[in-house]
Order: sequence, then C-alpha cells, then structure tokens
Amino acid sequence: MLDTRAENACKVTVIERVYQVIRRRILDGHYSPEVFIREEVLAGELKVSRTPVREALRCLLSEGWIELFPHRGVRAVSWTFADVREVFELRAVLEPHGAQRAASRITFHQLHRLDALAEQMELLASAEDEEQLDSIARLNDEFHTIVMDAAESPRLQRLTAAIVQVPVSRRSFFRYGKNQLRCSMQHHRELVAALTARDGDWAAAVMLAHILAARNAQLQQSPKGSSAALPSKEGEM
Amino acid sequence: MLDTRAENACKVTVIERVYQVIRRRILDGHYSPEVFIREEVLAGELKVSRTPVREALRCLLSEGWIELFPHRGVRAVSWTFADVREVFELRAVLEPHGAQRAASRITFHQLHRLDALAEQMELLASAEDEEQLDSIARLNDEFHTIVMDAAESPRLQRLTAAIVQVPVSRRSFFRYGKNQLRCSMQHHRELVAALTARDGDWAAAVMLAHILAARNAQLQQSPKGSSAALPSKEGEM
DNA sequence: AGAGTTAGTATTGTATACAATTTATTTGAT
DNA sequence: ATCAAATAAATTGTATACAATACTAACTCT
Repeated sequence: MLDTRAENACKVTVIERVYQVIRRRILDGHYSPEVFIREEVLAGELKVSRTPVREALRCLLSEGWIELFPHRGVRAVSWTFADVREVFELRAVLEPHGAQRAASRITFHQLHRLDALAEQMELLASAEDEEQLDSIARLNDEFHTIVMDAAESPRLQRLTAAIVQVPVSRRSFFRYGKNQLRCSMQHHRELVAALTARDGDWAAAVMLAHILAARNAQLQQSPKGSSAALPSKEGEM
Repeated sequence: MLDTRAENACKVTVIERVYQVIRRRILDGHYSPEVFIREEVLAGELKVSRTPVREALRCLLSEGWIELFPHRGVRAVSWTFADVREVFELRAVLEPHGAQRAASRITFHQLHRLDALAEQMELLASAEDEEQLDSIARLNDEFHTIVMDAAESPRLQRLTAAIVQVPVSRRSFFRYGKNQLRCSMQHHRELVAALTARDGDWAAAVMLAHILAARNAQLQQSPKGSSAALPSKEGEM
C-alpha cells in the first residue's frame, strides 16, 4: 500500500524496499509479537541508514501491522482468535459486496485468469500433498485480489487489502480438512460461473459462503447448532 | 489514526502534532489537490525540522490523504463525484454492519450521549441558520463515531475512519434541503430507539436509510425511478 | 526560428549527529 | 536482605548535512 504514488513508475526508493522486506517478515512470522523491532538492527541488516527504516515503519504503523510504544520501539501486532474472527466478519461484509460489483465489470481476461487459478488450485488440492497448501494459499490470495480488482473500487480494494493479510502462521488452508478444501475449490469454480453469467447476486452469495466456510475452518469450531465441523465427515455441501 | 500506540499515554511527539495540523488543513480545503505540498515550507511554518514533517506525511500517505510523486513531492488527493459515490457505497456496507453489532454492545452511557447529540442536532436544524450546518456536521460525525465505537470492532472502526473523512468542501448537510435535513434528524432519533431496543436489524436498516439519504443529498441527483430529490417537496418520509 | 541538448536549480531521498526519554543497573540506607 | 533513589546505558525522537533526482531555462546546432 506504499505505492500510492501516481503514474510515475521511476526508480523505486529505498523506503519501499525496506517496507516490503519488513512486511514480508511480519507475514512470515519472523517477528514475534512480543519482541521489539530495533531500527538500528534493521538498518544494519539491510545496509541502509535508520531514516528509510523509520519511514517504512511509519507506513506499517498506519496500516496496522505494528504497534508503537513511543521512545520504546515497535512490535508486530499480536493476533488473537478474536482478531481472526473480526477479520472474517469484515471480509464477509466487504468481499461479497466486491463480488457483486465485479460481476458487471470483470473483463474476459480476468475471467480467464480466475478460471486458470481455480484449475491450478484444484490440481494442487487433489494431490493431497501437505506441502502444496502454501502454494494454494498464494493462488487463493491472487484469486481474491483479482475479484476485488474487478470490482473497480480503489477504496474497497484498499480496505480489503488492509485486513485480509494475516500472518502465515494463521493463514487459511493449514487447518482445512480434505472435505473443507474440496468445498472451497468448488466455491472458486462456482464464483467463476456466477461472474461469467454476470450475476451479481449469485456471485455475492457464493463469496459469502466461501468466506464463512473459511472462517469456520480457521476457527476450528462449529457454528452454533451445526455439525459441519465434524472431522472426516461430509456435511458441508 | 496515528495513535496506534498502546497504553503508554506519555508526552505526545512532534510527529503527531504535525500530522494533526496537515490533516486538518487537508480537511479544511487549505491544500488544493493540484499544488504540491513542500516539506521545507511546512517545517518552517510549524517551526520544526523536515524529519517529523516527512514522517507525518508518510502516515497521511498510507492513509490515502495525499499522493506521492517520488522526488517531486506530495499533493492532496483530488475528490471527484465518483469518489464521493464510492465512499457512500462503502459506508452503506460498513455502517449498517456496525449498527447491527452496536445494538447488542452499546452501553447506557453511549446511548445517553447519542440521545443528547440527536437533540442538539435537532435544535440546530430547527434554527434554520445556514451558519449552524457546520456545527451539525461536527455533531453528526461524533454521532456516527460513537455508533461505530459501540460496535467494538477496532478494525471496522479503522476502516470506517479511513473513508468517511471528506474535505469540508464536500461535506454533508451543505447540500441538504430543509426536508432532507429533517429526515436525517429523524433517522438519528430512530437509530437511538433501535439501539435502545437492542434490535440490530432495525438499527442496521435505519443506518442504511440514513446513509443512502445522505448520498442522495450529496450527489444531488435522484436515484433511478424516484422523485425523492425534488426541491422543496416532501417526498422522503 | 525551432528542436534538442546541457547546465543550473530546486526539491526530495538518505545518512549522520545530537537530544530526549525510557529502562536497567548499581549503590546506598533502612 | 530488601527497597528506594540515583546513575548509566540503550533506544527512539529530532535536527542538520549531504546525495540523488527531476524540473527549468539557457544555449547550441540544424
């Protein structure tokens, strides 16, 4: 989100590089939530001065990645179950809305890309290889990004991007069972179909189901009065 | 949004002061969207060095208040009608959701405050004094902030705060007709009633109507197939 | 005269130095 | 021995100095 600059795609600045590195490290779980990130150390590792490090940290601060204790330092924010629940609740509001908008705006090129992504993910999922889950997560991120991009609402895109990024330690799919995974893959297929049909309501409904299913898997607790989360049982589709 | 720091409420830093000043100036329309904001000038006016100015600008950049042209400077973002429409569309999604959550979480203290605000605004509105519109706008901002605060979802609060702030030149109420204003005041009353009754659905519905009415007034164009925007005619309630 | 090039200037980007504040350690008294 | 106060160390906050980049304008060549 640091590239809020306009058309001028000139030589990138050091600040942006530092920003990307720190952000990546936070996502990778490199920084524990309870340990302070020292500017001097970062500057030394990246072979730059403290100035661009500080400015990158300011951006990450505004975007909620880190929390600041004046005169003491910054730390990666700690994620609780409540946080995860909160993020999914907001995604359940924002992403269906985005899918609704995308239905009437998405291009053929984007549709084809979504289709290809859905196929790739399905392939990786059927391999049943635990190692592939991270690849699926990456493709899934791109899938959702494309949909929100097709919604053609820069602010919606920004808001979504500001919350969906979650440390890899808590990222989806790692807690998915086989059936949950298959269900999720089917959602992707259906969403492509809904978007192809230019049916906004359908697309929004599928997206909502997709998010809620993900939340269920992520929180590892069945919603009230349901048995959908029973392990190794088919109860979702 | 710069006070993402934790409990430590120590002596405020220069960066925060500068941040608030620039933000206020942008809201007041002090900076035209097409003129570059010079760091040196700001530093001179505020009697500080460029460093805190730059860090404050970084925050404003991440929050979408300004746009950066590397090696050239920053400018206040320009607001088009499309932007206003986009903001209201997102508010129509986020704020009803917040009202829904608030219904089961709002405290008696907050309810009383909302009631007081609604009364104050009604009083100012009945005065029919054009000068009071800005006061109403401020009270209205506080009203909405309290509701979203009562929703007890920090991320929802942040997301909302990130989009609702609009330059004063485009702020609501300035384009409101008498009837539109009365309608809006009634929405506040009804929302307090819905929240008092702990009825989330009711609260969300009222909030949605409130936002859509505001959008209609702001865009000064009637929604398709409606005559609600006819001037000086009673067609809304 | 006009277009391209080149030097100059202004502004941001980065590095370093200093000040302020906080935390940890040490010393002293009870 | 324990607690308190004072001092020292470490780290961030701020200021200043320098470097890199982009815009401006003058100048030359066609």
